[in-house]
Amino acid sequence: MKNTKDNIKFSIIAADVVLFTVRDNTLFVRLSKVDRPPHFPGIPGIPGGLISPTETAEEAVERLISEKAGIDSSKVYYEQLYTFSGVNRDPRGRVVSVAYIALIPWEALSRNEQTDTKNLWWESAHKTPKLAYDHDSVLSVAIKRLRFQIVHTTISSKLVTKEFTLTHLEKICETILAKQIDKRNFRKKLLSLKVVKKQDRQLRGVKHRPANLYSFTSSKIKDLTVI
Amino acid sequence: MKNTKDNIKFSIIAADVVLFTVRDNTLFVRLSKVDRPPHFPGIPGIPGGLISPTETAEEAVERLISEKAGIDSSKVYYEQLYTFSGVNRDPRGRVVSVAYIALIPWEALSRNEQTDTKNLWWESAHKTPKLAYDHDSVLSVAIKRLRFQIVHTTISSKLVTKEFTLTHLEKICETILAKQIDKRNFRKKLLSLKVVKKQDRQLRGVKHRPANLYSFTSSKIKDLTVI
DNA sequence: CCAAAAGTGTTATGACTACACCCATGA
DNA sequence: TCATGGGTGTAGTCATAACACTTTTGG
Repeated sequence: MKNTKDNIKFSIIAADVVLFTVRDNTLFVRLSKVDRPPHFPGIPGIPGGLISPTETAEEAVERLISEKAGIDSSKVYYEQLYTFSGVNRDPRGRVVSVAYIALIPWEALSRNEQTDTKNLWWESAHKTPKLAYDHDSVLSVAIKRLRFQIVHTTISSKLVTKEFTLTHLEKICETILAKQIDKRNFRKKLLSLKVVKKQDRQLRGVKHRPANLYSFTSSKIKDLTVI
Repeated sequence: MKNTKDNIKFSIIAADVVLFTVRDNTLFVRLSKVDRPPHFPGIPGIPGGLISPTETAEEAVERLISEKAGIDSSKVYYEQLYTFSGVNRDPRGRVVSVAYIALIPWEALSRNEQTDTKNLWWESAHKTPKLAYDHDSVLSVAIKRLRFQIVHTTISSKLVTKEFTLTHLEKICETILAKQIDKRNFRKKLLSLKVVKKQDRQLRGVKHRPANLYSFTSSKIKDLTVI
């Protein structure tokens, strides 16, 4: 890794994971401290790491979600985003990175996973500091793709737990799209498309009318315009 | 490259180019003879090759379109498709491949480029023989993506030359989608979206009413449902 | 009874679909 | 004058967007 571009023989393949969650009407992204002087002294970045020759990119992503993002990967949904191959994206040498978008419901995170530490934390995705490598553009591409997917697929299902209220789901979509959605139209659409179905339970113990719980009818992500 | 998976240290990064064109109501894909015994004796595959450490994936694609597909890359549109990282996709060792979709209008091809040779030819994309590596699935993903893009973007602009008749454009879309499109609705939509505009010239010398020529209003690909 | 969020229906507008005939040209 | 593909309009249906009030609960 000390080689310069001119004498290295191979490119190195890495995977980067843009892991999102939504809480309090804010889209959060998982950051970790990169801290590699001289280029990135104490600079944060998206969790990532090399893909070993014996694992697929997907296997690497699962491993990295756990090893580098500190999150139980079995609860995380992920999909390939884009492969970044800028020659100088890593000043130490040539590293091509296959970036993934990953999603987890805030409610599915353990107490530890929710709690920020010095080296690993949740940052508001629109208030990130300057990130290491080309991670600013990776993040920006990821947010664009997430917005597209929220409108055109049922990917929002990966940001809620098994049962949820429609208001909660709506707030998540509004947060990601940064715009208000009409409550009645939102419900009508999801119900008429039969992507969610009403459950028998309500969310009680709130100091207002209890909301009915819903669940997605399928764990598969469907392509259709949902919003 | 003789190493087995167990003792290689690095993954190798390649780019594969799924280059499409449309002629005679048929979608064609550019194939080349791989011919690497013992695994692929005389087997065809999608043109591709290694990404050098000093070039981006996009630079590699431009080079490979010329070197491996035998087509003048300056006339080709391309965009990233997906990165394939199956551990055994190349039996000789670990090769991760960044696949690209590429498009060129048949009319933009030179005589040589249109003419098939023993090692490089245009094959009907739905009648390909068994391909080398995982290229069958690369091709299948590429066709799916192309169909999506034809419906949702102005990518069809990259399959026609500067001026074209609307019937010609319609046939191209019909070919890719494998379904008939209503002529009047197709025209209305493209004109009302202002993605194409009428030119002053007609296509004369045909033994029927001459068709007006149109051109796309922008060379940028726009996201919107066009069909 | 008050505060807070849940839940629900209608109407107007615009988009999409389906559909058939006349036109301009070359042979 | 015939064959060939070019070119055009309308009406019905469906999806979308805009909009406000009543309900249920806890405190």
